[in-house]
Amino acid sequence: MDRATAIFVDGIGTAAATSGILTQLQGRIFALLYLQPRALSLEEVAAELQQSKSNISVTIRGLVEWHLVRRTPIAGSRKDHYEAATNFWRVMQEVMERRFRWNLRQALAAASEAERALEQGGRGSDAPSRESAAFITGRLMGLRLFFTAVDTAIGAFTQGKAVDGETLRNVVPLMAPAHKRR
Amino acid sequence: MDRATAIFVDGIGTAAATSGILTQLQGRIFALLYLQPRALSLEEVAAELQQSKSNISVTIRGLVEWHLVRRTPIAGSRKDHYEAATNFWRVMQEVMERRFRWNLRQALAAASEAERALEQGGRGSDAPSRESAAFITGRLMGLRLFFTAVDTAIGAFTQGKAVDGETLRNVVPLMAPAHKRR
DNA sequence: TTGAGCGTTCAGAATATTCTAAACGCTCAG
DNA sequence: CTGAGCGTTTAGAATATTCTGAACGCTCAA
Repeated sequence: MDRATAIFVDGIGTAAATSGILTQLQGRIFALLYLQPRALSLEEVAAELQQSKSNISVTIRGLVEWHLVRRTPIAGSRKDHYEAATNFWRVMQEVMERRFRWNLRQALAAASEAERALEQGGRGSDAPSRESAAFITGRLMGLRLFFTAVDTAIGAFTQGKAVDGETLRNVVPLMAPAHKRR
Repeated sequence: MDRATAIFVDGIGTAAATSGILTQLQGRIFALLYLQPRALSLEEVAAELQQSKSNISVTIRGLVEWHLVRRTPIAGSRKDHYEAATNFWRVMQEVMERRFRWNLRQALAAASEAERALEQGGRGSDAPSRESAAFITGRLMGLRLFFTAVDTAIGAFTQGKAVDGETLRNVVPLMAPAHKRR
């Protein structure tokens, strides 16, 4: 691998490692493929990155799932070949939907479950007072309000629509209890 | 801790673990504080979550840095007390600036460094042919084009301005070599 | 029908991360 | 001063993640 590619592979690997989306190795694989004019076999990728084939096999699967890498059939070869995808917008959509929104919904689900436990579970020995319960309900409401707004915003964005920060910022005051709002 | 809180703490902890931003424990700490009407001491947090004080001490620092938790002085106590912040918009800004944009710039820097290596390092034994160099330059350009657009978009968004997906989507075709564009 | 050439699975080794408890240093009441 | 009561640092234990190489199963040319 030439020096420029090596630098790019290292740099993207480092960036990927702290991205929360890809692992360092996934970043390195993508970077390598991205600078290649042709698809590379699993074996070639493993050799270039000095990793075992099994590791590349498993790791590259994630890249295919994010639509960052495509498996392309090469005439006259039984080996799997991979090439980088270049539609970064598609990748971004995928990340927003499958990671961010999914994550938001996990949080929303947690809030809903807690709310339910609060309503029905009034009888436990550790049950919160009526006052505490009201406070907790308020907080859960607030979280739901904001997270739902973000979920909606991401949905609009991935559809290509416009989204603005101001709207989200304006949700924040609504999260406060009515008597504290001004 | 009451059952509703326990459920919320677990749920948010699980969500946080896959967020790429917070660790599971950070999620749990935040969730606990978020449902409390008063600030808790380090010791109380550690006790509720069954963790050592040192671990909470270190972990909660990250939450304070993301502006998810505030350290609040409690009159008549020498202990540090913490309470959840509720300005999620502020947190989002922080994450977008300090994580996403910073990450994008790492990638942009990698592209620039590679480009530089390509320009000056034409003499190495492993140097790419003129043809390969042109291909690589094109790819690096493409990546820079998209990532710069995303960086700009995030910048606008955190300023409260509107941002739309369509604009980013339209960057993608520009990434292709001119002769392939239609 | 066989076996060479593949990718995948899997058990365990290597490595990185998270967590604890002891040691430390600071602050402030006595 | 001095020491009790804090939070922080740190060395190493506990745990989780990443990686390897051997074993496996599939496919297809011979």
